[in-house]
Amino acid sequence: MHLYRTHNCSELRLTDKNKSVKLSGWVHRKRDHGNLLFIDLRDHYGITQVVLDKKNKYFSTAEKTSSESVITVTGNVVPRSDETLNKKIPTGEIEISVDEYITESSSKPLPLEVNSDKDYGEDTRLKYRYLDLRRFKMQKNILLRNKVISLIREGMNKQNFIEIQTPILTASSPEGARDYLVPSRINPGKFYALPQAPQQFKQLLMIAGFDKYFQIAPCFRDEDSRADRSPGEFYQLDYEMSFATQEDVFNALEPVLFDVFTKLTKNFHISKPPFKRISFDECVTKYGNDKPDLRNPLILSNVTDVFKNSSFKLFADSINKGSIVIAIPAPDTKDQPRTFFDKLNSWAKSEDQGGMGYVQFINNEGKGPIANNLDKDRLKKFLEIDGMNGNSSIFFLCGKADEIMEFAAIARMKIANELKLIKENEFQFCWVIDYPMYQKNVETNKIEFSHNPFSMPQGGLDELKKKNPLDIKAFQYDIVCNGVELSSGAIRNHKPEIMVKAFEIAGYTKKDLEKQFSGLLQAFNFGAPPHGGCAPGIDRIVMLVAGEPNIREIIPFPFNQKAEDLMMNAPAEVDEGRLKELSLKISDLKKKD
RNA sequence: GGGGGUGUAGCUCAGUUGGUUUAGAGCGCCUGCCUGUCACGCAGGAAGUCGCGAGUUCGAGUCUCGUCACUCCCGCCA
Repeated sequence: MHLYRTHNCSELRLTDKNKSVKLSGWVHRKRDHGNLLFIDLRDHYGITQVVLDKKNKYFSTAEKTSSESVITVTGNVVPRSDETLNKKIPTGEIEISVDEYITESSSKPLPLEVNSDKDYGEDTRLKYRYLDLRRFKMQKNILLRNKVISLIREGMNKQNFIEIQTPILTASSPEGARDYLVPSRINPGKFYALPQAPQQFKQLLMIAGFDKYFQIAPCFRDEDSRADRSPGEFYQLDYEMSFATQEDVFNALEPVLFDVFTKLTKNFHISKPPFKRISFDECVTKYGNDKPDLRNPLILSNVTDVFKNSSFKLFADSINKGSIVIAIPAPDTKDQPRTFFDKLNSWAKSEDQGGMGYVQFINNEGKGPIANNLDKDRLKKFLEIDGMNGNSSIFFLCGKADEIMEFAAIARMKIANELKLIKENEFQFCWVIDYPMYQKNVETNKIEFSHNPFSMPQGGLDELKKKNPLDIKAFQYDIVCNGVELSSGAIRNHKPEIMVKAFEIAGYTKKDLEKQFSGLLQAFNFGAPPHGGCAPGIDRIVMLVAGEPNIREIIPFPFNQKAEDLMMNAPAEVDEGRLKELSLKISDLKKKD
């Protein structure tokens, strides 16, 4: 017989009766009847009930075994009587009658209970992550993560993408997030950086002729955390393709995502490839931002003209000063009480907005303070808006164009939530395409890249030379699911002369470019294939599939909000000797305590 | 760096307008009883700097100020 087990704790059935078996696992729960003792023995696979009575020579040892101790038991598979079946677990038809009982490792009282789904503070959970991970929910989430990753690998391999590892110690990238730096011992005073993404390497792999690359790539960024952003590190499905159009890049990813979401969720409606393509401009106009939740049927419209020179002075005056008015329809609200509208208005005020006006239509008749100040022809215009009917309402937000859209996006979700219009059990994917190549920095008034500087501008060198930079689009795109931005990608700029011009517009000289991106730039001079790719975030995909609102629930060992590992004690101070070896000196340390 | 929320037993939380003696409950832990439970049951017990510091008050877990921790958000994330 095997030293530890002949079966796992989810395997045994009635058909195994009378077999002599050996099981190992954790003491999940004990039910001590004084002269009869039940132990739920748990391993990764499930639970099997173990039973001993007073006559058993291991009885008192077993009675004293604490929760979460690891034991090995040998015994017979005994069928349970009809009254004692447990239909909740797959092994509930049998139990193990103990012949031998070995304590492999005993457990002290626990800082968090493994056998419950009780909520614990995150610092406790992270400090004792190995206990937290033993719990059912975390086992499930990590298992799901594994399935997401293996389905992705399968999907990419099937399309002949080649998985290639790129360096973890690399050069600091001048743009983008802060990167983590690693001092070099051999080159005093110099630093490596951990990659924010393998961006340049994947482009170099295309130039190296590998045609189609992918990687489950770790990415390191020194940013502050959010519920959907774990500080420190995260993973991307990084992929890149040679001789590919934007459509080719989309076609490669869509079936993989569809497969992952279809296989790993139950009773969800998932948008089928090809996913909807929405231009950046259209997206902002209709949804207020570039990460629309398409489960929400409400669409924004600009009704500035309707209020212009109207007798609703508040808006009319504001419009004369350069504001715009955005309308959000609220369908089928004829029975909504006054408080419904008041509540939303005061919500808008609590969000530091002027307020949220409205017109309520009941049998085509406009009601409310704004309706009283608008003539019939103007009111009629509202009924012509997409999604409106004679018993709908319409909300208004008035403000400066570059400020109000952001809030309109939030208000659109708020109204839809209030009216319960967001369909649960749906995953709605879309590509947002045609991003602007450049944007104006509001503070400095300078033209800068709006996304990846290596994206190919649409129209090539010609348009770069002729067009107003702010009107130039890039072959740059994002994929969005239910309002969550999964990634961005682009068809890359593989022509040095276009690149020089593109950087010149953003205020970089050829010399800057050569200095900061010498390796990549030089590579483009030795025959570079046109190429493009994308890099959806694995953690966010797992979050969506798992239905978890917090990204730390699907990462085995995440940092806390202060980017600390409470279990491993990282980051930590190091010996003076180590610092010296690295030619480092700590100065200006902020005082604590 | 800034804003909101939270902080009471090992854990999750209750604690009224500032006033009932010794600040409670459930889980966990300890002791005893219990041979068919499966979140076993029953009886008992230990366990508290009410985050910390100051203030107001006859009186503070409760009010005020400061501070720290946790959490969510803004900034940041080409």
